[in-house]
Amino acid sequence: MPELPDVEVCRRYLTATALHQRIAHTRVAAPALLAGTTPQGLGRVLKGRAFTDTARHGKYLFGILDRDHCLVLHFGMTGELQYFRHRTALPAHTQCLLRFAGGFDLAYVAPRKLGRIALADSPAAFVQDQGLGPDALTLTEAQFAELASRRAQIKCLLMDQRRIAGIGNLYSDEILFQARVHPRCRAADLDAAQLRGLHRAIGHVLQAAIAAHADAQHLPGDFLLPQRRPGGRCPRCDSTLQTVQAAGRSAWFCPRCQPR
DNA sequence: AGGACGCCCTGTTCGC
DNA sequence: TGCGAACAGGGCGTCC
Repeated sequence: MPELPDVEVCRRYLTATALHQRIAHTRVAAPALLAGTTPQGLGRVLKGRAFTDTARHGKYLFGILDRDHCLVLHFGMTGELQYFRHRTALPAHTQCLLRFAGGFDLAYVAPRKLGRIALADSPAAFVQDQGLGPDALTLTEAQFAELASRRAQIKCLLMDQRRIAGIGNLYSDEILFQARVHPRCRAADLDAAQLRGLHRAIGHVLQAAIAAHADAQHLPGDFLLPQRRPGGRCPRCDSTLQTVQAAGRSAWFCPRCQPR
């Protein structure tokens, strides 16, 4: 579930808590989550250093150590960071723990172990290496129009991290709802007004979600997400929401506001 | 190229 | 009541 807004909230949390603190120890409970490194390798790079800055690209969070080293965190669909001190028991499903010299702990918590922990030279190097598309919040209208010349279903395109980084299943539904576009429309079939609307919806939806601290309860009243469940109603026309499969995921939409 | 599918993983929910 | 199946979904790999 962590998509761009959730990861941005997480980045701000990391900035507010762990910046400039020397890392004294690292512990990895789930080595399978490490990509391209080992518990020992992670320790070698992190120990004695401190996060000097943070960054985010799409759904990836970076803890920057210095010019040539950064920690890369991905949260899969259930993951978060928890910062605390002197807790008798670690949070359940703590997969990786950083202990700072000051005595505070930072826990990477991921119940479903679908996340990923890696090391990279820099955020830019990682993005390049992974072939990630531009971050959804910096995507220009021209870039989006270029992408949308494809035949792919629009929902699949929005979620394709190699094209646009940061949008997942939930927020793609919201973006399509706000732009009044059916999830299975072919991107290439959309007209200029629809493309413009979609591009604006990407920015509007993601910014609103960040402002709401990625909490569905605090989203604007005309958002679909709080209603995204069986029996949910369209916040605009009160129609019962429907689902359809796209990219192997369930897309929720309003059959009246988002005609095919 | 695009899409369908399976896999990873586990907490929750549903059906028998 | 209790158990197992199905489901949720981000990302990756495979196949058509």
